[in-house]
Amino acid sequence: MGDFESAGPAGGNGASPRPRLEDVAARVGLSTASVSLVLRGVPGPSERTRQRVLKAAADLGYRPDRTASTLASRRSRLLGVVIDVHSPFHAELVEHLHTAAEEIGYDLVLSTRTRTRTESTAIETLLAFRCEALILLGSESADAELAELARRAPVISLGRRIIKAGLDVVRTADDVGVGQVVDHLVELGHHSIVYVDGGKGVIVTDRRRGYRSAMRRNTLDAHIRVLHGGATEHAGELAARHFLESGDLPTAVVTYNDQCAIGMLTAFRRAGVDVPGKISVAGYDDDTLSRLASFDLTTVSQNAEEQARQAVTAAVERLDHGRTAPREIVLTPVLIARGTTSEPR
Amino acid sequence: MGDFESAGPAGGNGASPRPRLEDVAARVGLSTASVSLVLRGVPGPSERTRQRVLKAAADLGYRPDRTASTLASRRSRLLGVVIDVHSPFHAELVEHLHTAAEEIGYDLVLSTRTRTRTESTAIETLLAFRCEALILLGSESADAELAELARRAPVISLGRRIIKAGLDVVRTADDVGVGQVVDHLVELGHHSIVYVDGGKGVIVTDRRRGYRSAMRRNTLDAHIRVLHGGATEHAGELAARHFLESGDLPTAVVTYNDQCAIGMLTAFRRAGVDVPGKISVAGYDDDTLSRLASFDLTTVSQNAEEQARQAVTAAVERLDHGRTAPREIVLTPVLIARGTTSEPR
DNA sequence: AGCAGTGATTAAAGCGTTTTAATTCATGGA
DNA sequence: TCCATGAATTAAAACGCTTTAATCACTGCT
Repeated sequence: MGDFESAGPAGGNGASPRPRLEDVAARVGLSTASVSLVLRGVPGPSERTRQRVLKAAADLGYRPDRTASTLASRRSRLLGVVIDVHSPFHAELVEHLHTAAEEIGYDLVLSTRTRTRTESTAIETLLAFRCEALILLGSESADAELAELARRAPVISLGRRIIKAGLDVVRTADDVGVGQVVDHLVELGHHSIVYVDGGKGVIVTDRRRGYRSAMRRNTLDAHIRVLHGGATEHAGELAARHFLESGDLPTAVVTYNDQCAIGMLTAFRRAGVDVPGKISVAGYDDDTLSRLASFDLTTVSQNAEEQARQAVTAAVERLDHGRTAPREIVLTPVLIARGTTSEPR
Repeated sequence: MGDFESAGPAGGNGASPRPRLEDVAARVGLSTASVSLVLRGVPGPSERTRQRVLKAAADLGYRPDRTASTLASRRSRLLGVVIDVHSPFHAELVEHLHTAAEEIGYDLVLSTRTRTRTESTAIETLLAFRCEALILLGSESADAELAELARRAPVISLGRRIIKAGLDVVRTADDVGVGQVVDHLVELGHHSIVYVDGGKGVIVTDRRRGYRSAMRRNTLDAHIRVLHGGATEHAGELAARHFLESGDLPTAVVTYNDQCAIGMLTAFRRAGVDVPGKISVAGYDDDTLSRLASFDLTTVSQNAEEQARQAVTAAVERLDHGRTAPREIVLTPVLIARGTTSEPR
């Protein structure tokens, strides 16, 4: 009493309580069991019953309460997704995850990691909601943590390679993707192709390795050159400035990702260096950004839709078909040649 | 039998079932009631009991099941948020909503509207989860629909003005914001300032009106000129092309939003028109995009953090303090002068 | 007439919490 | 000694569904 917290959820205005299964049942003079059967489309009830129930439910504006049904059925039909809310690529993935999940009767709960909210906080939230499987986009957790998590629930790591952790992985072959970019540049006639690195991490390593082996494959071993970079526009700017100040411009630069590439692009243009006339620049990810007319960046697409679909499929295989052996699905990325690459000067 | 759907959620590997309240209770030889009390921090249990329960819960790795507790308490402590997954501005808002909600013990459920998923689908999902209040970011629903919804649950419209619908509104004064941009340009010495419109909608109207009245306020009535535009880069490009082809360039352009401004910027630059040397361009929203060095766009910030905080506060007032009268919170946006505006040529 | 078989329906027992009302057990004052 | 007082604890009833096992009403067969 005298307690601020006592009002309780007020509903809108004079909201009548939302109808329950029992209300629908009473309206047609049946048991809640029958109504439940009809509403879930389970075979059994007669056609006549079915029609009457459906009508009554519609009349009452009945909406099943997922909370109760989750509790009763021990199935939430919920997939938990952890995203980085700032990533445009994740946004795209979420959209596709949504449609894929919906098609097979699952729903998504999104949980974001931010500066103030770690990945494991996000995960705990999802588990508290009884998500049946977790899809982690570009997870940053330690291998051991993930392995531990995979013991509690099916986990699908999307975009991030990880082995021996008992979880599923859906990703594109990053090394192959970077290789395609290198090949593309070589075909155009480039030899002096520098790679601007992305910092540290699994994905970063894969892409760098892709550059190295592609250069060797093209017998350009002597030209291999990796520059320290990063995953942001700022890192790209710094890298560009480095080139400009050293006066030692290669004919082409391949960057860790689009954001870095865009940073370089901006710096080059501002310095009056023509791209792609004087130097070709390529990124990675096919961000929405890179598609902008103002950048028109050559890049590599990760095929978000297919990855999303595979992730959902992997989850469903475990949940509904009893698969327990981990699976790794590696898709081939595709080169998107746009306007920032051309023949060397 | 012989049924594909029969496996049930498999858990990870040899997952032991997650501990329940009862398991904790059994471990300390108390009732579930006491344990529940302790775990929720409700006063009553003795200090000794409290300690023992806490320890047992920790030992067992107990995590309360939100589903069950929601059902039992009739309180989900969940705020539903509808976003457009593609909007960078919404992403920013979500981050702030998260922290604001967390501070007062609420959680967020995100639901996105996409091409294939309407706003009302998103809303139904949220209600099925028993969200206690809904926060709609840049809602696109009809007034009547929103009014109807507000009868079912507290609704906060963020960014979108709407009156007489019995719901709360948190927004910035769009007309004032655009007015600030116009004033800024006038101060720089511009007279010929054109506005590129955003299509149709409440926000669109407000901004256009802001332009008109600011022009009048600066006794530039004769220069008022509104061009048909849109909310996308493409629309901006078209508008720019229109100016270029007609040869009738104003000295400054104010656009509906950043995306449109960036489209124009790109088109101008490509055509060799110097910005801001030859023409000044300003946007609206302070998108992440606009902050990019390559654009460095003069724009208007909507103060995402403050808006998020206000929205959560509004929800809590209704849920926990029993407020029922609708409230409108209008914040003043702030001009961010960057590099795309300067003195007229 | 009696019975197995079939299809439609339902009673009742959960699911894992919260919450209310009741119970237990000291304590201290009369 | 007795009883009111209060603190600590708990039994049991929700919450709104699903699910299992049982019941019921027919049908057609012997």
